Amino acid sequence: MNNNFEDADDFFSFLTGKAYAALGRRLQRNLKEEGIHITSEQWSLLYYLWIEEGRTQQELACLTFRDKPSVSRLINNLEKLKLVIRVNDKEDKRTNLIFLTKQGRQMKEVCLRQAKRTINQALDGVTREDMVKARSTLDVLYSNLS
Amino acid sequence: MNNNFEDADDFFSFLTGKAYAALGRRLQRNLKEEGIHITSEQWSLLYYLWIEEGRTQQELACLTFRDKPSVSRLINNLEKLKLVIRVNDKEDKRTNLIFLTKQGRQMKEVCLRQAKRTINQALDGVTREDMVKARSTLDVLYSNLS
DNA sequence: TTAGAATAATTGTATATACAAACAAACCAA
DNA sequence: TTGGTTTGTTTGTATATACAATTATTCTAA
Repeated sequence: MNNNFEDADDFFSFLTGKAYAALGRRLQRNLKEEGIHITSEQWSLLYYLWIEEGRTQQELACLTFRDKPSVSRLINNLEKLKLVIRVNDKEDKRTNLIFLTKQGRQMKEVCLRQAKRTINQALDGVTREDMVKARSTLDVLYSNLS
Repeated sequence: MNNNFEDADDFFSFLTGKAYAALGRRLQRNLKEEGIHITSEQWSLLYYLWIEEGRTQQELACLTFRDKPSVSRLINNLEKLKLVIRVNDKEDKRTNLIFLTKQGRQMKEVCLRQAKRTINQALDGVTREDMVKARSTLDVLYSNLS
């Protein structure tokens, strides 16, 4: 059931990633203002750990739609920053379970507040209804492609 | 005039960049199927050159919302691929004007067709009206942040 | 006319990412 | 039980990116 509409050209801006780049940079800037020096990519991985710790790298890759090497290296850097630790699973030694450190856990509140602020800045002037529509369209887009 | 809505949490998925990553990967895959081996980032820069050649790196940076070093290096790689050339501006020697090579120009049609296909795949099942709304919401988002 | 400011691009450095290949542990079927 | 397969992670390599600093050219104001 493809729309197959002819003027897809109008939507090429979706492909340029400008909106996403702008969001990521603003998030990083907002975090920096609060003295938090992490990238927006690190934020997005931490986000899922703030919801629930002890996930495998595999799960995190799936949740963030990154490949496994990318997640592995993101976690290397988050470990360097002392925000997470790898704990080798006793049950299955192939697996690492990723936990937040105390410091990583403490950042949660400020980081989520700044994320909320970023969204508010980005969607200033957009009606609640349009936000919900945009979100659901992006959800469909994502599920069509993944 | 900020909405300042409280449940911005619902929109954190905007921040993870998953939708954009999915789009970029699918575009790259669709191009590969046609024997075209460029990245989605290279596509987005070429896109503006297909519309009009002879732009400066500055202009391209602005159009693609990248910083100048990023564009400089993207163009390095596009030059290696023999898809574009830098022409030093006679009027202002600080400036490079970027032109497509014959090969770069020839790719236009196939690349735009695959971009259209990618959009169609991504937005399969989305009504025309919702697409237009999503696009305009993303436009507002971008203009709020840039 | 010339020194300082502004502008266009590049280089240095660090992070993020994909794809492919390698590795180690666990599973499973003959 | 053991050899082949699957699964979770890491390593190799190349591209993309941001931010800061640098270089080269042009502009501008005294």
